Amino acid sequence: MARPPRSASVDSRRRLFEAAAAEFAARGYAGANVDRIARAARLNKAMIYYHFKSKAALYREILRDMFTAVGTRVADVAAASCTPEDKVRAFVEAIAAEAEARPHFPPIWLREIAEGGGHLDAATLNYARAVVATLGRIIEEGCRAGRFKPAQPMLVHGGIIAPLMFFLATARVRRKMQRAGAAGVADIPPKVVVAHIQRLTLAVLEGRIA
Amino acid sequence: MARPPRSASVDSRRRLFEAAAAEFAARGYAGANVDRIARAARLNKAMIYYHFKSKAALYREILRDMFTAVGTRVADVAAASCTPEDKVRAFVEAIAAEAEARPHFPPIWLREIAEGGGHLDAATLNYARAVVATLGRIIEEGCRAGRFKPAQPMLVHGGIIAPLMFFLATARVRRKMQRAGAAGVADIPPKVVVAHIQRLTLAVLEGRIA
DNA sequence: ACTAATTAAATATCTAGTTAGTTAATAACG
DNA sequence: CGTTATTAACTAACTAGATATTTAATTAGT
Repeated sequence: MARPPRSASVDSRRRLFEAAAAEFAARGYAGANVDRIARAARLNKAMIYYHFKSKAALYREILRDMFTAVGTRVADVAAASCTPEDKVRAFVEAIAAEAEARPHFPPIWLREIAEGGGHLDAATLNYARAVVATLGRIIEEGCRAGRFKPAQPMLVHGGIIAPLMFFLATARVRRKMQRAGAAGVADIPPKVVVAHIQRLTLAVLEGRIA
Repeated sequence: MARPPRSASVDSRRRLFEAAAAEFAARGYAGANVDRIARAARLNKAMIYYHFKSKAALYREILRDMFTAVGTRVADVAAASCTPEDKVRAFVEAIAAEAEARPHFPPIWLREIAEGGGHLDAATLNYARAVVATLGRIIEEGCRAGRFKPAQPMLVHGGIIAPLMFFLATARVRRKMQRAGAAGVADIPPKVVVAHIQRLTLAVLEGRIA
């Protein structure tokens, strides 16, 4: 009883997960098609219902993966022993790294924000809240150390994550526009965006933008 | 021939447009339901096909309205006779004003970014590009006046519009969270967000964040 | 009288989820 | 070791419900 899963099955599950992530990112939850997901994973549609319970449960699993990844990663950042400035830089870097590791992350994040997080279950929503709370603690630490001025964690967080997701999500389109000859819509690599947002955020926290 | 439309018809059209905007904002293009749009407008579903040609054409019209509104508004800003600093402030204010006048604007904008602008027709896409180009001209003007340091218009624009749309789109959810007792996720009024982004953008352009 | 505005009902297509059955890996047993 | 029983992994075909769009007929303004 309770045999371990065969390696082929683990692989199938992974393929479904990835095909689904790409489909949800490209078309949104409602626009995503389970037949297309199965075809992309080179499996029968029924396998989606075998490995996951439903389209909704599959989607929730993708969301959970995204938000728990960021949540645990930034928790590590806050627990590290370095200056508050370095923690802020690492906070930005951590979110960027997890998002870059998942091409579906930025589009899905943008859609969930548009929808008011209607697909997020309570546990996943808590992970999202925890990210803001973690940033809040880093800010407090900086304030106690006399390096930061007090700031609304949510305001600071929005200033980080929104432009980050925007630039990551539009990277492909902007490259295409660039090739089509659009000058101002230049191809800005993620590294540049991350560095920009790091400097911006520190300027805000150190009270240098008033 | 070519009688003017009856006023009742103009009103029906407007009601359909607004119901559709709300529906598309809440559920995305694929998730939107024409029956629900018609019901919300207190009209028969066939009226959608009478006033607009299809669900897709109706959606395109909503997008066109959004992007042309912002496009013309920021063009006025750039043409005004005031300091580059004031133009930057007015640029941010203009986008915020047009977005606040249309509750559907932020969610639809976020979804279109997620989708890579797949629903935007060529003309509307040009309006979107024109907005970035306009910001580029304001930056240039500031550089010539010795007040701004050179900066990538796209990078600056993303730093404006992304957090703006994020905060406007999440306003309702954040108010709900606030009432539910979430402390750090405070209710931040649009005015505060706009002022924050104005100061942030000027700090970037004046080279005060390096 | 003419036609813009509107409706109810039909159509045609799509799609999430189910079912009933097949294949193949593996564990247990002789 | 080889055979068989068990069940995980997988498929093809079906079902039931939804949904965009059309059609044909009706109402009401000018």
